[in-house]
Parts: sequence; C-alpha cells; structure tokens
Amino acid sequence: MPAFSPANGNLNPHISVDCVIFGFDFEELKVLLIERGLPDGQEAGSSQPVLMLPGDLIYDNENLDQSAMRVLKALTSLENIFLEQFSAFGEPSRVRKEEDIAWLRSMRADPDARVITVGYYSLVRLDKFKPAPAYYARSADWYPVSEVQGLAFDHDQILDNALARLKYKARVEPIGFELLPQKFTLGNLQKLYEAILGSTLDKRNFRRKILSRGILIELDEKQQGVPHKPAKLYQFNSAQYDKLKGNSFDFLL
Amino acid sequence: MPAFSPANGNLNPHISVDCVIFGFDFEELKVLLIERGLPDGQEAGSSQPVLMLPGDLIYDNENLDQSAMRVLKALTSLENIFLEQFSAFGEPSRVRKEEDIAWLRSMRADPDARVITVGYYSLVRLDKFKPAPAYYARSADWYPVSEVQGLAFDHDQILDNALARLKYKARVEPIGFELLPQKFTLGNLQKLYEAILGSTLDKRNFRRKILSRGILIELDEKQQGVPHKPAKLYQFNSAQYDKLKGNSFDFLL
DNA sequence: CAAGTTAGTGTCATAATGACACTAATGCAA
DNA sequence: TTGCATTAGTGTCATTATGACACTAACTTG
Repeated sequence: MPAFSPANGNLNPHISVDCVIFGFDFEELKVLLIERGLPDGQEAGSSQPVLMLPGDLIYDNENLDQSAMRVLKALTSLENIFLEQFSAFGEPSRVRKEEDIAWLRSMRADPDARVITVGYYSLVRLDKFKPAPAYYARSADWYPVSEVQGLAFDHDQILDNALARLKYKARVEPIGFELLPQKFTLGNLQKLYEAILGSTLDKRNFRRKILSRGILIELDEKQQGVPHKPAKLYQFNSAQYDKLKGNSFDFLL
Repeated sequence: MPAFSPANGNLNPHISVDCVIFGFDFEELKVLLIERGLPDGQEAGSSQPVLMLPGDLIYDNENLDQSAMRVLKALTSLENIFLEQFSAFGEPSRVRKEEDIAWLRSMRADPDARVITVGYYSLVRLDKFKPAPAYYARSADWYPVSEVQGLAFDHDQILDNALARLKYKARVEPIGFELLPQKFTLGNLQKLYEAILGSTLDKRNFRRKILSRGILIELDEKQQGVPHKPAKLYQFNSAQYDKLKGNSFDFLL
C-alpha cells in the first residue's frame, strides 16, 4: 500500500490522528516532535518555527491504527512501531491560535472543518529509530518532555495526557523495556523508571523487586569503557513478561 | 441548552458517541441498551427488534463529553451521570450488516458517511436511574451483560471493550461504589466485585482487605427484613477514597 | 421449631515491603 | 601512580500483607 494515497481512500476532513512517541536516552524522557512546514518544500515566508506532534487527517478506507502508523511514517519515517490508542480529543476550540488557522488554510481542502483527533502513543528505543522529516515536516527530532511547551493546536494537552497514561501504566505493571537497548543494566532500568515516575527509588529495593519478577535474564557480560565499576548486563525475558501481564495486578485477589 | 439542536450546532456526519452504562442489581452486572426505532414514532413495518448502545452523531459545537451526555439523555432520559471516555472505534467496516445500513438510510442525512465513534462508559446504581426511551429509542432497559449479543453495528465489540476496561480498573484500584446504594453490606460489595471480575473471592480476606483501606464507614444500622442474619450497613468514605486514588497502586514503590 | 440462608469472626505460615550504609571496580586527571 | 569521582553491588530486620481455612450467630419462612 502506498503511503500517501491508499487506493479508494479519500481524506476525511473531520478526523485526524496524533502520535506521541516517547524515547529514553538513559537520562531523561524524550518525545518526538516535528517542526511544521508545508508539503513539497513550498515554504511560506519564514515564519516562526512551530513544533507539533506528528499527526494528520485519516483516509476513509483505513482504520485508526493504520492511519496512525501511516501518518507517523509519512512525517518522521518511523515504522514498525507498536502504537497504542489512548484518547480522543474533541474540544470545538482545539484550533484557536491564529497561526494554526493560517497553517490549516494552506494545507487543507476544508480548513475550517471541525476536527476531532485520536491520540496514539508508543515507547521506543531512542538509539534504534532515527527520525527523518518528510511531507509537511521540516524537521523531526527528540525533545526532553520536561521542556516541551507551546506546541501547535491542543498538542500540549495531548502530550500531558499521554504522559499521565504512561505514568499510570508504569505504576501498575512492568513497562518500558521497549525504551531500552536489548542489553541494559539495572541502573539504566532504574533511571528509566525514575524518569517516567518523576521520583527517585531505593536501589536495593528496586533491584529486589524487579529481579523477583523473573522478567530479566542475567547475561554473562559487563559494561565496558565506563569510568566506574562496570555493571552486569541484563536482557528482557519477554515470554515471562507476557505471562505476568495478566496477573501482576495487586488490588484484589 | 436545549437537548436536540444546540444553537449554531450542525450534526457532524462523521463522528458519533456511544455510551456503555453498567448497573448492578445485587446479583449480576447489567448494561443499558435501547431498542432501535425511528424518531417521532415513525415506524417502518415492524422489523425485528434490534438492540444497541445508546449513541448518536455529535454536534459541531459540543465537545465529546457533552455529546455523550446529551445523547444518553436524549435516548434514555438518564442525566447527571459521570461518563468516562474509554476508546475510539474506527474500523471502516463498522457498518456492514444490511439492517444497519437500512436503518441509517432512514435516519441520517448522510447515511453512507464513514463514521468513527467514541466510546464512553459509566457505572450507576440500578435503582437510582429509571431509563425512559425517547427520540429514536423504542425501549431503554437493563440487560444482563453475560447474555448480550447480536447488537447493532460493532456494539458487541464496544461493549466487550468497556467491560475489559472495567475489569482492569477493578483489579488495579478500588472501584464500583457508584454501583451500590448509599448504604450497603459487605456482602453486596463482594458480590459486585465477583460480578465484575467474574470469579469468586474469599469472604474473610475480602473483608480484611477492603476494611483495611479505610474507605468504608461502619454505620450503626443493620439490614431489616432479610430471611437470614442481618448484616451491618456501611457507607462509602469518599474523602478517603479520593486520597487513596493517587497512591494505592502497587507495582513499584 | 426446623430448615435455609447469609453474616461474622481469627490464626498461622509465608511473602512482600521499606528503611538503611558500606565496599568494589573502573576511568581519568593531576 | 595515586587518588578522586562515579556507579555497581550487596543483606538485615522489623513490619505489614497475603492466602488458606471452618465454624457459630441471627434472621425469616413454612
């Protein structure tokens, strides 16, 4: 299927998808944003750079998941990413800022249509996916979540919402291995949890707990070239993880 | 705001909301369904009764939450219910059955438009809300969740999805007090959990756990007129409950 | 008054939690 | 080469949470 004009598909002017892609660089949580431009290198006189989540209208012959994947790829070249829907956003005032309206006028056949958008999020390994801008994206890059603000439309709110969902999940079930390289240290993993939760954790208790789940495989290998005691490397035991998913919740029985 | 034609609002032919309202009758979990008819008592020759979730297109000047509340009220007369969005559904093949297509043709200005729908769910006290059908609903009633099947469009799937969400939440945090009357017994509460989770729980352990949370207030009152030892009545301590919500999750620290 | 029904209660062995501080191994700079 | 900075790695203990388990109490109805 070609990326831009699926056979028999018409753009639906009322429904879009937006993707919140989280990555982790061993220090802090990042999110993939694009700088908004126009397709085909048409550039309106150099306006202020505006950042936004990768997103666009859907086609009438794709489902929402497919749309999200297509749009993400079209704008950032990322593909083969597991996207999870988290919420729909439909405030009539989603499009309010002058510059957003102007941009829509130069982009859309029906720029004043009321649009609701469906939010998708994902966790990926920062080192594994190299975003490359295309279509209307002038750039596609990782930004520290903590510093992001002033995104186009209601994207600040969509991002907040995705982050809240991520935190909730991180507290309730083991999560986030998608954000680390295949081999990682317990220190990496702890930092990741601390970045997601926004709080620090006790090292010994963290290790005890995570190891007791049996979702890690200890490798016969250590870090190299680090200016401190090298740590053991671990791998993620995905079979065990899938087993746990169904019953690692704690509230009742 | 009038219920049917908000000032300046046009129906958006591409976006609808559907409501999954759960109720509990002390025995099993029920869901509120309507029997599909036509507005204003126009009735096509008596076709097979078709059940569906209450839902309809949104207006362009309401947000999604408002739409869901409006539509629910318009079809079932229920109002002042806290609805929570849980997912959007957008398969291009959502409308596929002949009878669904025929019904849309008699109902909608643009019956062939591709529609995505946003699902909302809620838990209510069965005894507190008496559904009354209106608009295109021929009836509005409670049905045992376990027996529901063959709903219109993709509503079976939407219901399954809402139920899965409900189960997940019930395992992760205390939930469901909205389904019980203000004064209830621990037996009622346990039955409710068993109905939601679809499994039985140990009475003593259940009591210990639920009481230890401090979210119940023991009343100076007992059941009356029951053909067995009357149980103490409890009330729900909502202040304590709200406090817990933020930190009763168990996975890490 | 007997039968049926749900309420209500305690113990024990095991597992999970949270608080807490020191030594080990490495790279780098002086 | 030494020492400094940095992160890895480890165990205990007191407290709390868990899960398994069986009997008596109180009421209504027939």
